[in-house]
Amino acid sequence: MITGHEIRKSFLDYFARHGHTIVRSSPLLPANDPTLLFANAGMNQFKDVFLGLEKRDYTKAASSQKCIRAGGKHNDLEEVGKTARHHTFFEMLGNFSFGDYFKEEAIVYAWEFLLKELKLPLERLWFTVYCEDDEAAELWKKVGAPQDRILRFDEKDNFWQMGETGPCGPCTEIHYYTGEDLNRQGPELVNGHGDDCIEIWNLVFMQFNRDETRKLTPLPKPSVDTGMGLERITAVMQGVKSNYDTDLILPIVQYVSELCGRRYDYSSSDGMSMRVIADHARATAFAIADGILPGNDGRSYVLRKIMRRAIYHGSHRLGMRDLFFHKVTDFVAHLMAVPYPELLASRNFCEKVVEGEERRFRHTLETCLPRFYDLMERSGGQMPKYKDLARLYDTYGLPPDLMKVMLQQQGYTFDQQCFDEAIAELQNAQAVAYTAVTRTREIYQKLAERLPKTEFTGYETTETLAAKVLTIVSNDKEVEVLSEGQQGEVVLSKTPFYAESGGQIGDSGVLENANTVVAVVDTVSPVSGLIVHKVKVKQGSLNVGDEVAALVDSERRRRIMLNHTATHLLHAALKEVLGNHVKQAGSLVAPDRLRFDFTHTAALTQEEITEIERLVNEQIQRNVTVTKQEMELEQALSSGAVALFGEKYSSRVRVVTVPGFSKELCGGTHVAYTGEIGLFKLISDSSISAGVRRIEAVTGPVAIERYQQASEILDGLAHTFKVSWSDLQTQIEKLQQQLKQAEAEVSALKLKLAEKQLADAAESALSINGIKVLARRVEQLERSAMRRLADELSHKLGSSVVVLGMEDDGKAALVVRVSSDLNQKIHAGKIVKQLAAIVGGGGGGRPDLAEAGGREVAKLDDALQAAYATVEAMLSQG
RNA sequence: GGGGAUGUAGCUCAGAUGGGAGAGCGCCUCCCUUGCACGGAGGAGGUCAGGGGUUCGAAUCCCCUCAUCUCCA
Repeated sequence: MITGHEIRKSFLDYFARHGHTIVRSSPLLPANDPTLLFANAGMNQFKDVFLGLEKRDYTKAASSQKCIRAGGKHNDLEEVGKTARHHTFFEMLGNFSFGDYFKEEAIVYAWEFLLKELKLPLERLWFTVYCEDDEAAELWKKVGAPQDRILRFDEKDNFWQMGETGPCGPCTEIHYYTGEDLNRQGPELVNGHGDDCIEIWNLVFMQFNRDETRKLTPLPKPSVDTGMGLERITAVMQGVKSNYDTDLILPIVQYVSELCGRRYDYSSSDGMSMRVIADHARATAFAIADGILPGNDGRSYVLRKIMRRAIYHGSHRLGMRDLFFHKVTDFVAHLMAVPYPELLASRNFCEKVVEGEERRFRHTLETCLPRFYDLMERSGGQMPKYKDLARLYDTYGLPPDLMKVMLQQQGYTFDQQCFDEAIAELQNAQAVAYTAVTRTREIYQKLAERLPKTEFTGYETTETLAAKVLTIVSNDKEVEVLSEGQQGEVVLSKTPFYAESGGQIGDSGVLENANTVVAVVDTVSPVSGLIVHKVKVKQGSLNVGDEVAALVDSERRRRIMLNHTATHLLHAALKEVLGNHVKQAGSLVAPDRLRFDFTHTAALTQEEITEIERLVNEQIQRNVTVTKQEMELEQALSSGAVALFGEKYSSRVRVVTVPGFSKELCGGTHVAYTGEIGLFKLISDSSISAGVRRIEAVTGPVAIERYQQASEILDGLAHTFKVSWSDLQTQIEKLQQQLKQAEAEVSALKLKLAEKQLADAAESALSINGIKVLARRVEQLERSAMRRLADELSHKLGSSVVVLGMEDDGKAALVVRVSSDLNQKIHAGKIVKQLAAIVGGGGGGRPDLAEAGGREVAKLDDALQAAYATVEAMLSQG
């Protein structure tokens, strides 16, 4: 039996033999395409090539692409496990022609591969074409397909488009009859319901461009994009009904079955759970290996949902009490290690992340279950309101699946629709977030077709004397001239200005000639190959065709270069100190600082920070030559150069090396010797989201300035405290300790003093109806001390009312204490309210103790005097 | 990016309506016991996440920031 791995290899070998360049799968994180959460088709990485925005040095290619479909337009998450062919993760085999061959070869290749290489029986194959595509129908017939096996379908099934506008065209599909009885197949099964006849390969002929008026115009260079799901074709080749029964997935299912100690039975609900776990473990292992971490936004959130679904099935459906999911993802890493070595490289990190996520999820469940029981209790034997259940899900993350099961156990029926409505209502209340999608501006798409690639001279120099103005853009339109004071965008024939890319920010500087001075405020590259200067004319005017000198602000650029090379050193140092799981997750290289985001699960310790700084500064002091080499992508990768996820590389890449320490693919500008950086200093470490941390650092003059400042501050402190630097910390700690102690002593003494002043309390208290009433003024106490004093007096006097008054911070403060035996008759809060009115304030409290304050200090004695009458009045009322 | 929730002692958390910062576990000292566990007595430990505001008075009410959890795009 041919294995899944062999089928993948056979596909790629076949197309390599026919002149295709084998392109490795792009990471699951789509490069430069914010409209896409995950790579979900083989053509993703070639999108710009199809659109003519990017040129490659080959015109035909083939790949096996890692894909995830979950979230967004293609959402298969809910279906996984229930059906034979839904996956969150799968591999897509595809061959591509970029204006090279078209329909005829595409069809011949497909025919040959399926019949000659894989030796599929013709009597099970069906061919569909777009109803108006006579050409394709004719070609199938020509290669040998029987006339009655070529079927025509309309736009719904056999016409493909990328979006509302843009490239599109007819497609042709090959379907396979999987039934037992050859005589029972028929055209009605193709594109019909059921699994008897399945689509195995889709060939798209990109032939037209659709404009806003929906008009189709033929493309100058028609292209081909095909896709064949590896799991499907493997199921066909291995003669099994379900993709989950192929050797690509079944071993994982069996492993899960072993872990939980239950038998795998395809049609049982346990079986379904095992399939869910197997599929999700594949998606998880691959996603994490590509640097995607579970989190709470975007693709990170989708990954978290996938992981939690799997964990839920394992813990609640299959009864696994221990953390298990990391074992399954680790199993996947080994199963797929040969074609995808990145899985093994990151397996330790992956294990940590998965285990952490499972622990967190189980913890979340533990804390939200009591809330569920609480809700059940409060609804008193009734079915809880859906609104409350929805809140439990929305706020605390209790999975609806679990809710349903628990409600059913108590004999209630859970109505999914009511629940969904309640959720929708909660969410309708939320404002719809506006998500800006950055699209390539149309003007530059057009310019890219017409203009040559801008020659970049900035690696060698910051001054290019004779550059020609190729075009000027103002407000998205091409103009001939930009006059004094106007702003616009300029494309030159060659330029030393670096366009923002890879985190390094764009250069600024001036363009000038005898009559004209133009300030360049920023430099960008809206499409690959084109460098655009954002400018403002300071003097004279700038015309298309002018020759100018392009001068980069070289001091600013120098500082950027220091920071960029330092970023590479930092990246390497992080890997060395923290481990190989460290992956760049974002970077900013500016003249005044550098910022670096990376995957790591914990805050840095002081020792780690010190060690990282030491390593980087050591490389700076070695003053080694930083080399920059152009080479083939494959060669660069196999030499161990670090590539970044989410970056798109062409086949020729630039490798920046600090010998013996760092090697990275990078298009940025770097210093010639590490010594130029001078000094490196980390200035902050913070968390960005779970699993991602952000470091900021400074170099060169900025770092020196920072040390100077620190030194000045320390000198100042050392002078003030009259100790050396090294003793500062202990000295300050000692003083803090002394201060705390002194404060405690002062307040104790104040209290003692006040007690002394009130030593005559017992004698001076008035007796009203047998109750002792004391109203006195005290000085300079804390409010809490005054309370304690009132407490003590109350105990001393027995059955009594104690009122104390004090001036505090320019305001009047009162406290009333009623001994507890009088609580029924006299309410301290009521007394204090009346007294507070006299000093122009308010107050309140409990029956036994109350406090109040007021602004009019002058009336404080009046208020104290009034206390006696107030108590008397209250007693006579009660 | 938006909605919801949480943040109080080393840990787990209580603290209706604004008015004395608490419990259990853990820690330290002592007593009891041959020793340990238990038991008894005493003690240390807090900028109530941070900042601003309202108030005579804020852990508590309002605003902002941060961190964690959660749902959504």
